[in-house]
Amino acid sequence: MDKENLKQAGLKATLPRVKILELLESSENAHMSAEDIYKIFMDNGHDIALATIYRVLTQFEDAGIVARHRFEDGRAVFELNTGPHHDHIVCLKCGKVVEFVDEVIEQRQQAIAKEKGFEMTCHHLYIYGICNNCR
Amino acid sequence: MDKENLKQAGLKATLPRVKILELLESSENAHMSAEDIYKIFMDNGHDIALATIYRVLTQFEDAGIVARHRFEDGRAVFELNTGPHHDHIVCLKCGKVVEFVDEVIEQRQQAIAKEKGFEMTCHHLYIYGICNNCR
DNA sequence: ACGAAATTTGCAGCCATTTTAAACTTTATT
DNA sequence: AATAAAGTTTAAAATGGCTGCAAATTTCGT
Repeated sequence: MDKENLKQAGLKATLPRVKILELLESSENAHMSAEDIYKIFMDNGHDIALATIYRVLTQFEDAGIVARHRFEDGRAVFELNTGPHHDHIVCLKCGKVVEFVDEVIEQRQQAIAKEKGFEMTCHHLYIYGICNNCR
Repeated sequence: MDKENLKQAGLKATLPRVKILELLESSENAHMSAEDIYKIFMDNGHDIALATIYRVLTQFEDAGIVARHRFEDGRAVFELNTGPHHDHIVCLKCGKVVEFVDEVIEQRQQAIAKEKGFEMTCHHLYIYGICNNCR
């Protein structure tokens, strides 16, 4: 149950937090911006302030519940952190996003970071292209 | 000479454009935001409007002279387009940027795109971590 | 050097996001 | 169930990065 998940993350189970979590969970492969979420709530008659959505999403990110991505135009997009890390391949025409993980790449990244004297915290890999629908 | 490079790109050799190009060429760690460039000019007594810097950088990007990167904080950073493609490893403490290319990763990306039905246009890989100076 | 065409400027405006201080919920405690 | 303390939400204003605009200026072919 969502309320429990929130408490476990050290967050009070408030209405906005529960609603946002529910929405993210109900939309499977959802990469949504704060604005997207706001609009959906508006359309459904839920009155939740945009500022709240931003703050809650940041809290969720800190708690590891969601991941924040930044696409080329600078907009931030959020996604539920289900399962382990993965990367993204994005269609430049229609915006379709497909996720993937590649162990070879993962390992090479670790090796490169070490080689350059860095302790790797995280990484983002975006492949951009044209999907077979748009071609 | 810079003026020639600009003309070749279909851009008039105006003072702001020449100055910005010179700065990018002369600076060691050439990953600069528009704001960075603006401040450097201010300190050196060159009066170039911030709006101009943004516009010129975008023109340079369109002309293939510079590459635009977007780091985690949402800031856009520009770099002279010398040589072939490469990826970036960024220190989360001091902002230091190291470039690298890894053939294994390059090839895996191509393979993954194909596998998912995409025709790959480009990609961005950013590794984030803490560099050995900051540790 | 001249004038058309392109460019820069200063400023207002825009968008996504964050901050603020006051009003309101949640939760632990009675 | 009522209470109070702590944590949250809210609306509105502020911020930061960036873009659009009209007027002033600069570039460049002649």
